[in-house]
Amino acid sequence: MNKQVKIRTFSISDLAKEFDVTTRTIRFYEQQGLLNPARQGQTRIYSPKDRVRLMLTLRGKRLGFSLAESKELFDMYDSTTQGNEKQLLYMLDILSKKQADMRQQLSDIQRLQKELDIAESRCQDALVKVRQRDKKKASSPERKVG
Amino acid sequence: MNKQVKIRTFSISDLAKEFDVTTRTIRFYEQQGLLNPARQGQTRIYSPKDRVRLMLTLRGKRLGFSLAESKELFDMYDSTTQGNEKQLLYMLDILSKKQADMRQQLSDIQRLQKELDIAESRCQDALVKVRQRDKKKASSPERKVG
DNA sequence: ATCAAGGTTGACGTTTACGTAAAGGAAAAT
DNA sequence: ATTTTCCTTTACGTAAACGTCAACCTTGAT
Repeated sequence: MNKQVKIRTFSISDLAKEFDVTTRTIRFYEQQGLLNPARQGQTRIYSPKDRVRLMLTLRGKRLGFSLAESKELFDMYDSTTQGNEKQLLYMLDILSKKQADMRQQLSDIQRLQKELDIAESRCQDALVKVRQRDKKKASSPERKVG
Repeated sequence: MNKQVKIRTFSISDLAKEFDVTTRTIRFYEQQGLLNPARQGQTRIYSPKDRVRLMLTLRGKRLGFSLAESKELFDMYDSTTQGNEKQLLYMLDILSKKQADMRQQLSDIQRLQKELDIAESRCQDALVKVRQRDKKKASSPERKVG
């Protein structure tokens, strides 16, 4: 009994549109070993798994991961099932480093958010003042020579 | 009455060491308009303000800001005090966009942290299994011919 | 006096992550 | 049939962010 689950597939431009990247980008990621779409003749057919990888790659980018780093994580994750002790220890090491990175970024972001808030209210204040000044000007305008 | 507060200064290599960047990097940032050290003859003298800017620039980098973006924020912040309405509105716009970015990154990070945790436990499990297997092997080793 | 340590300005090299253009196949619409 | 519309590969171009010399001051230590 073969479970014949039909799996959705995506064209390259499907994914390009969904994630707002160019097809060039997607092909480049493949060239760098981040994606492995099937082929139908020449054209690439992307599975949900490919789609997830693309998603993760892009999120990684937003968090400052290089493509090489993302690839490394993917590869290691894939090999986790059959990994030997050394591999696993290495992976754990990487993971803890990444977690440290993320903690750092978290605190960076929180600080920056506060600062942006402060900058925003300061800016709002300045705006109000500018407008009050302009109002005054309007109610007592300069006399024109006439 | 001149308040003569003596302000600490830093050499380029002081800062390079403190923030673990090369002097080349620091000079480059100056060239890009992010820093404005005083000069003593030829050599650069960095004030605490310069130091803070460097710090902010580096934090910005960790958060995926380009140098140009950081510079833009610095410049605008500096000009906030005397900014006109247009400038201020523009700045507010930028700020709200940055805040949106940061919210996105925050959620990215939180997800990734969860995933890293999961990957870590999975990895730990795999490690335990590998070690148990190796233990078994050791207690009933293969017979050697001989 | 000279020598090592740190500073300076070019100027060219390098990596990453794509952009862009050329040249063409295959299929769907007109 | 031919014109779009997608897709393909190949290949050169590019912007950002430095790295890496080279060639040269200056200044305190020996």
